[in-house]
Amino acid sequence: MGDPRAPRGAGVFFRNLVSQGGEMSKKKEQENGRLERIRHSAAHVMAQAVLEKFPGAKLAIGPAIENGFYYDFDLPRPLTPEDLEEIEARMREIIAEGYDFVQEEIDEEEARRLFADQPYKLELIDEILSGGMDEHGRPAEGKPVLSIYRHGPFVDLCRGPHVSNTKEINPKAIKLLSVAGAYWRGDEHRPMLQRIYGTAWETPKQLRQYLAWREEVEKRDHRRLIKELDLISFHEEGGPGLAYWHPKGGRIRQVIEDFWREQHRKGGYEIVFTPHIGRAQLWERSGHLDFYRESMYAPMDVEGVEYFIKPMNCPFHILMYKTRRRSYRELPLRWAELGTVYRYERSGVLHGLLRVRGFTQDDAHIFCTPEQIEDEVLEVLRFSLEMLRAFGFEEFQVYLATMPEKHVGEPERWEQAQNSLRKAIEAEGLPYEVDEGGGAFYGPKIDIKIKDALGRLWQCTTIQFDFNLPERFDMTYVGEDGKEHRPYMVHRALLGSLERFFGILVEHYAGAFPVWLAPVQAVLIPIADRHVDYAYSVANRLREAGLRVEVNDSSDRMQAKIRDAQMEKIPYMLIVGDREMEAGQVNLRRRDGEVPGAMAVETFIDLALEAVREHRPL
RNA sequence: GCCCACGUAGCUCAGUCGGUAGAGCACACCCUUGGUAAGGGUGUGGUCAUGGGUUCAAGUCCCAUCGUGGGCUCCA
Repeated sequence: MGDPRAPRGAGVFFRNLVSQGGEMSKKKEQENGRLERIRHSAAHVMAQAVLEKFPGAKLAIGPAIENGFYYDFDLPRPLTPEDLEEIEARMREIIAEGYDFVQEEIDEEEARRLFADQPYKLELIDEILSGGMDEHGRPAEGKPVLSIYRHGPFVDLCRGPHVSNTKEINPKAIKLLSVAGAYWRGDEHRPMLQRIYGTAWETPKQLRQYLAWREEVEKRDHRRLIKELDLISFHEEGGPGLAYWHPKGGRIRQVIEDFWREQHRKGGYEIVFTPHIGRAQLWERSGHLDFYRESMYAPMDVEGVEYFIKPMNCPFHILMYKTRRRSYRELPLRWAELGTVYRYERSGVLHGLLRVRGFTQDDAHIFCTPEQIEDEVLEVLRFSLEMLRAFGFEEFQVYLATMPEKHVGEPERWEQAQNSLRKAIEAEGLPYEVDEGGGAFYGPKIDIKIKDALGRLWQCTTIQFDFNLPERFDMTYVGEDGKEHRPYMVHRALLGSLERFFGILVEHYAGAFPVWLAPVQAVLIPIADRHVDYAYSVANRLREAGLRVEVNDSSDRMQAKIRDAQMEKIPYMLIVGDREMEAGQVNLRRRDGEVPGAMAVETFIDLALEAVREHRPL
């Protein structure tokens, strides 16, 4: 099945300033166009500054992007942070010099003369003239036009648009952020260029907000939090991209898995378990050795027979399907598995929990008849949303990907599958985009992205039809007519992978998990040693009520214990001293600083269990 | 995999010009027994990622490897 994990960087969107999560107003849209012009213009100004500093610099491309801009350069030496400061300072001067941006359309000869010492520009000119690509490598429309923009001494091959004068760029609302390597044309066989990223806004306040947002992103970085909160570790000695779940991370995972299993039971799924390795011939038949081998680990030899570690669970589920003749009467079959798979990822792409080499998919396969498709798809979509909402995600963006040119399976089946997907999305009233021809070759799919607390989008859920595997494995069921038919097969993962979803959860909650997920839900804080026994007796009652509890019986002062609990982001702190012991109470302080105060132990238990039941933060 | 940067105590980091390793937190022990975000003292803890090289001398300079980070790329 498809990779349920989002492409790198898909989560990084800064929406709070521009759209506030709502629909974009006309005014905002105009502002957006203006921002884009500012950013694109800032890229040109930066290129001028770089060219002045490195007269031999070769320019590649420099577009506006979300939140800013970049420009790629071929330079004689690597850039340093000091270079960036210098370039940024020079940019401010250029802006102050107040150059007009002037567009010109020029002919080929002039273009070639103008950019004679700019090989990348010449290559772009070739491409534009051949009608293939525009300057961003996208297919161009209409007849090729060579357009340049000048401002002051600087000229660039560019379609625009730009602001009319450099002074429209607010010098206090720009900042250069980083240098990174980037291949020319994104092609690893072509030269590696240096890319400077910058950000640009209309006002200094917007810039400050954006930088503050980036700081917040950094503060919530799951790679830091999983370490600080003692949840998960990675080990050089154990190999990169392989997560180790510590006891506290394990508790959360267990809650997630238990909840997941219970939901699936209620949703009419069966839970299955399959092996971690399978014979080469299985992967040959499934097609993985032909199409997915570069993501699979090298085979191991078992008594002269090749075995592979599974990168996916589907072939195993199909083998189970085929253990006997299936009747239409037993369909749909909904088989779910928390299946741990291993995929080779190039070392450079590994990223905390968001991109790993071994992970557990919350996978399921649905086998059904054509008549059942619509209901099944609708049900899967509902089920997905219910699951995601349970974890505190409220906003979704849905993508429907349809039949690509190269595909397997009859168009009628594709048609039916796509219609069922579309109907389901519409029935749920979700905003969605259609990616025409963007489906996998084996079937159309829906991807759902969730929006986190910082407005970033993450892809977790994927629901994919598969017209390929049922054919390859010759899967059938006996219909009402006594004849054999090909079942529909749907792959789906809701959370995607537990590792990745966990990473997203950590960032979404900034490590302060809602009570039902918190590894420690309450900590007893005895004020003095004479309260420790009482604290333990209360802790036992809480444990019996099903709560995850600890007692901080160290000789620290109460204040220090509270601080420790705050740092651990424990939802409830229960202080017990003379007064509480006397009255058989606990004195509640919540993680958010609220102090509801003294209450009977039973009262606290009720309160906590209610928060657990309702998945409340506190 | 590629470009660049980084790797010093469990964690966060300092370490000057190459001259024989330091802080805070954590941990252990002792004192302290307190009322809503850090009480005090003492102590343990380092093959400076690994392996080579240069040098009288390497945490420091050079090379390689491993890992991490920012990106690129790929993503059935």
